Amino acid sequence: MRIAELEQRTGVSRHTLRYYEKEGLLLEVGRRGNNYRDYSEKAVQRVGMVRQLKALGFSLKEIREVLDALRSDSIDCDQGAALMAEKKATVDRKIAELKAVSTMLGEEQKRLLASAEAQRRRQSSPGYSAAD
Amino acid sequence: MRIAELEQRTGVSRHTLRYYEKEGLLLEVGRRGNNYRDYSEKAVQRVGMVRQLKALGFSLKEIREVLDALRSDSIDCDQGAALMAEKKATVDRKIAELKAVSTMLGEEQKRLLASAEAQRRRQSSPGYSAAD
DNA sequence: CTAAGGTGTAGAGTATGCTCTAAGGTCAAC
DNA sequence: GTTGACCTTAGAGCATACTCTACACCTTAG
Repeated sequence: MRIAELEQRTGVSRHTLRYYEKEGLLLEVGRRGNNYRDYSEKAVQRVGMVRQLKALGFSLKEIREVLDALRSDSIDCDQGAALMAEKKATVDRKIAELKAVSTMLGEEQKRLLASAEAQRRRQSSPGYSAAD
Repeated sequence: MRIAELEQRTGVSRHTLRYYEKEGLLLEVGRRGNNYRDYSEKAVQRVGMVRQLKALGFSLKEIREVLDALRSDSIDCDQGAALMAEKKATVDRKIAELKAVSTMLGEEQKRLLASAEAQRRRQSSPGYSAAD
């Protein structure tokens, strides 16, 4: 497929797609006779993966490292496995931290809801500070 | 405490601390008579929270929104609670996505380890391709 | 053949988040 | 009172990750 289709299917602008390619995030981008880029179906997955990892707080450089290791099939398997383990540890750490944040946000939400409720009770039953 | 101590205790440079304050991430920064900033103990926590959320992929703007709602105690409780719920949903989504990434990385690691093992077996038992 | 629209490269511009420098005020010690 | 370590603001500079523009080539419809 050409760049317009990949843009449309991934929601990532052609400028950004070319940028990702230049930065080594999209390898194996073919070219037609007219020098137009020719993307495979796999490119759609790959772009999606880049965007997802990015949203999770990884830099493009880190994403490239992971994707490179994922591709390096039969070369440097030990090294690739070590990188995977390292990235997995990073991800697992993030998960733990996010869980803590999630819990905190949930508790804060409950507290704020209770406060809002208390405010409404004060307003609807004017027994105190009636002159206010 | 003065800025040097906060810098030392948080590991965040004084430049960045002033930047965070300018961006509204650090409120209630006191001043002494000589115009020096005077930070409370809470500032240490707050800076830590900013850094943690940042590492988890939140922009400073998003972090400010959360921290603002956390402070807004008795005003806009409903609104604050809604924001908390919204951010919690974002966080929970990130957790789910990270879990998927973690699983994928774990599987990839296993696969690479197996490949490395297979390579070693091929090398140590020279039965095939002995002339190579 | 030509006009419209898609594609290419190169490079400028922008937003975010720092990071650093310059020029100057404050303070404690000597 | 001056040295040196600390602090101040204003603003320049930088890395990352886009985002857009200029200009030229390719392709297809009329």
